[in-house]
Amino acid sequence: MVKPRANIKDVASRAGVHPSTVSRVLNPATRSMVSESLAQKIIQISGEMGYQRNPLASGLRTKKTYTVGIVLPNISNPVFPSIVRSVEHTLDAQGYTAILADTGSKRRNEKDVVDNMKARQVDGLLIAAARRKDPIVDECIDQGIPLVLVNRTVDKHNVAAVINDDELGIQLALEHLTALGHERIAYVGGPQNTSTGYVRYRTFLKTAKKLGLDVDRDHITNASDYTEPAGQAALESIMAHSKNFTAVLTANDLLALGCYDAMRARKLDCPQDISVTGFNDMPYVDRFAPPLTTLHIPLDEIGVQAALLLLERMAEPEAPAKQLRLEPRLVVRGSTAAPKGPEIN
Amino acid sequence: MVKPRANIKDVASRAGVHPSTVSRVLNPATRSMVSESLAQKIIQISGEMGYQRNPLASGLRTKKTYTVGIVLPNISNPVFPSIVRSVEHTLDAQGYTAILADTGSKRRNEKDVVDNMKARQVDGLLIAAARRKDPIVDECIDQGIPLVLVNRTVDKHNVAAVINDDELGIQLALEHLTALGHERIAYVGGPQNTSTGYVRYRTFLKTAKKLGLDVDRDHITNASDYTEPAGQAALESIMAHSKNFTAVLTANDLLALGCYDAMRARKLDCPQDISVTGFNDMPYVDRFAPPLTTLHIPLDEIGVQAALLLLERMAEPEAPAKQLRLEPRLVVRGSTAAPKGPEIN
DNA sequence: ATGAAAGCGCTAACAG
DNA sequence: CTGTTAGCGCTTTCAT
Repeated sequence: MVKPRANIKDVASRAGVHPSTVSRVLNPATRSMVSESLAQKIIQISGEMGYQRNPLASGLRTKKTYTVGIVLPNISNPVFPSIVRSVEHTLDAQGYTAILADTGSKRRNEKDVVDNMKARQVDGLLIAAARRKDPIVDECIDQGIPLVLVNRTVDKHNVAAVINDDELGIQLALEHLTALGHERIAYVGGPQNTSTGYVRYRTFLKTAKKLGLDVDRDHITNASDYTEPAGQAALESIMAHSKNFTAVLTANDLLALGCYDAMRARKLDCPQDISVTGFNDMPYVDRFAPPLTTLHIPLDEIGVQAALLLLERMAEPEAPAKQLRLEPRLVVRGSTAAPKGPEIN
Repeated sequence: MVKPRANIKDVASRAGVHPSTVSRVLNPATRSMVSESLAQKIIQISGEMGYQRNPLASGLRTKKTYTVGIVLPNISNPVFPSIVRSVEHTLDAQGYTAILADTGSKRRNEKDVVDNMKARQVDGLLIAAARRKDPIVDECIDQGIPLVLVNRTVDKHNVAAVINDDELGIQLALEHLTALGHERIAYVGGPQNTSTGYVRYRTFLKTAKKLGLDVDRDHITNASDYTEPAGQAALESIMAHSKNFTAVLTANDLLALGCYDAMRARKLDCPQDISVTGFNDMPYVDRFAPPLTTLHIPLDEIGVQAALLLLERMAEPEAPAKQLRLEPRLVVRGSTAAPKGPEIN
């Protein structure tokens, strides 16, 4: 059987003091209330006994659990592990432990998951799965639970979040393609109920117009999910209508990989026949065939900043909500090239 | 501020009963002690009030937290997300929540992390970062904490674990290479303080001998880590001595990718100059240049089985420890080919 | 079948 | 400075 751990009473009786004295010593904030010599003795003894505070009991009493919940849509999406990792490390350094939940994109599940975390009295929540209109997010804010959104945000702007500058990213990608000489560019976007899907799509339209490209509606599809199959299906549906384009700008690396698949199925070469760009620069895309031209986002930095922001909000829940917008950087690799054909002399 | 949640007392007073009655109703095991009609009424009311049990309080009382700890060496290693995902889903279905810790391969940290989890009264532990001799594992077993090892095991065999049949895997890879005609095969292995690194290395030696290959010690290096840089360094150190081999068998996909890098630096082509095999079939290696020939392991299945095994052990901590060994499957892709040179006519 | 009372381990308010 | 007391929210004897 599990042998019971030493508790604060055990330490107290061994030290010949009252439990509350031990509690005071072991709590940095109240440590100074106890005489230095006694404190030393108690620390000594508690160390010898291998005492560790029971966070359940202390949390029950103080309403502070040093636990935060991380809600992900799908941890198998390679952008998330790095984020989780840096979040976890940053929080751990401040004594916080992370509860993880992968909602698997299932809306129903997501509500349960967050409810469970609330029941477990998390001190704060980090959500990477937000929709543009998100009742779950609203509820958290109503209830005053410290909350930080990662990667995606909501339409309401009073929520703390660490996101990418999606507009800049799409502009960079599109300018890159036009600089290469592309004029007919298809777009494979993401779900419009996510901020990333929406902003990237709007920005594509806006920037294309600004650059004087003719925007053919038949060359634009927003996928229902940020997955390879969805990306493949999206490009296939575009190609079913017309192949009169020389490049595909996508809203996400996984969508771009799906485009690779769609092209392979039609024996089209990337970038010879069609150039492709992604978004996220997820791990290993530089090793793909062809290496993917995409927008690099600082995954570790996103995680660190999100964790720091959450720590801030847990410390001052009433402070105005900050939004951090990190700049993506275009990384040109082998999936983009000048268009072939009549344009080239 | 955070508005306080309804507690069992609130529900009780609203229902005009004693809190213990509510507790009995809401607890499946004691539900039958309460009259059906009263039970219905209480369930109704607790639903209306959005009551959720406070797991801290109930855990404090019952010593059961419905929390399990997952300890990973590095969640950025692409084999882990799928495992974590399936573990998390399987546990969640039984009402368990996962605490996650990424130890970053730092030994010191690992002890702290597990201590923290114990302090948090986890009901069980899932460790994917075990060493062959692992004091942390020993301690958990001493203390009777339900424990399941994933992927790697310890030398002592009385520990529950879900691992791969590493011997079979290496045999399959080596047989594949010899069947292609390779006779001089280098080996880039993993850390010898892990079961995978050790078993794969021993199996390589044994199988090579059995197949009548001449095993040149200069063609064998065990990397210090399962990382790309370590793999690259390992192959470079081999090539510094001799290039008299036509294939490299590696113990891990990341090591294989490192070998790609080492070869690229020397302008060697894979598989034209040297064939390479990996181990794990981690996500996306089929898209690499060249697509990696490797051993597929059922990541989701590993996660599910590990979670089920842990649930079993938490239910019956004294039952003998089972070990599951799942079979890897060779997946032949573009990184292996027949050797060129004099052998070919 | 239900209520009363005690206590899990801890901390905070109050004494002294 | 240190001890006493009470109570966080829940479950579980023990009564009735």
